Amino acid sequence: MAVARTPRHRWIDEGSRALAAGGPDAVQIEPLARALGVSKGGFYGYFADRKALLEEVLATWESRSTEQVLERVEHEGGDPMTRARRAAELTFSAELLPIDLAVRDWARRDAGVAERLRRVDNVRIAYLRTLLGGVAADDEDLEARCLIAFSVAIADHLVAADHGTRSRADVREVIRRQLFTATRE
Amino acid sequence: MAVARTPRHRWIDEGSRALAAGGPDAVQIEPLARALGVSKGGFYGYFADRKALLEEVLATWESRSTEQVLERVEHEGGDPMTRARRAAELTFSAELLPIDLAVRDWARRDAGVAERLRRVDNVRIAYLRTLLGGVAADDEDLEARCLIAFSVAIADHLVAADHGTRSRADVREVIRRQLFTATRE
DNA sequence: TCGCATCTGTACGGCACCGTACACGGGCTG
DNA sequence: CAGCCCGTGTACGGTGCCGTACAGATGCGA
Repeated sequence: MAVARTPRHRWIDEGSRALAAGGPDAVQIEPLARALGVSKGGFYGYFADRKALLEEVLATWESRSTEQVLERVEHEGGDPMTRARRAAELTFSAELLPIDLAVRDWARRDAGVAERLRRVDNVRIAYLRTLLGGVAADDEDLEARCLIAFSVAIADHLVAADHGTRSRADVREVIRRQLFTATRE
Repeated sequence: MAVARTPRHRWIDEGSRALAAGGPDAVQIEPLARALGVSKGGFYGYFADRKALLEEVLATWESRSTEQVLERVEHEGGDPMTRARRAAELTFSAELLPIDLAVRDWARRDAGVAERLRRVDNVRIAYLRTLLGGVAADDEDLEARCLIAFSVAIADHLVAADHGTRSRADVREVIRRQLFTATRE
């Protein structure tokens, strides 16, 4: 048996990088092969075609950004605010965030991807609910806080506005405190 | 002088549609020409190349989603909450929203686009500040409300989660009321 | 009506990618 | 050590787009 210099997962990793950098259209076999220092010869042994690779890239992202994050956060423990911050850090890490954003854009034009994203976001929001359940006034308020928290986390990397003398991180910190403060009005 | 069956602006309109639907990579001359029922012959009379068209598509979007929106909202008048809702409706209309989202994704990998988006977002946030200035407790609170409002508006179309029995619109309405309620804690 | 500017269709060379076919070669197994 | 197996390199046909060149059509002004 010949040694696999370029096993399956290397194609998936490189594919993830390409997806993050340029969207699904940028996940192309020949450029990937060049990036791996290999010809595309071996690719079609692992994957039926380009679509099959994208499918696996998505599946890998889904697993990494739900199960693996929750597992780690719960293992580390801490109070709700700490755990929320940690979950956000892991979910939107330098590595995973660009994939997340690329998937979100992709989901706008592919129903299958949209469905997968819905699954992922529901897992995340469900976890957020358990963290924010203690401070919300009622069910309605809880839902509002969850949506705000999630929206700000996502949009943070998509909105380009300035905030006068304040940094974006400052404003985010103000919001975080408000979200974790018990009664609100 | 021969009559222009396919003047400049038709290429820009169709280009905008393509950008909205598939990102900048999907703005391709030959498919655009087919969509217009024309060959690409005339295109290069108006534009130097593909890049030039994209540039004009962007410029058109910038104008439509800032000046033209503000002009109209201010002309219609109403209290701050009404005007905020109207501005959001116009800015994120069925026609402009997908372009906006496509531009946001594009901005992640193109510095020039990012710069333009920053200009646009700053105009929008500046207007939001004037609308929310009356209800915010202080400067810090105002900035937080603006970022929340803007983030929720953007992320609304990117986040795929459900909210139990409530609809997304219900949750958004709760948030809107909170944002426009004077003191907060 | 004629000439002309201008828009449009057609054709071309170049390029990059997809997916397939097949030969090569290095380890593993017997 | 011989044979086999599987990952890899190479080459090929097909497709679709870019940008250029040029010829033809079309409607206006002289």
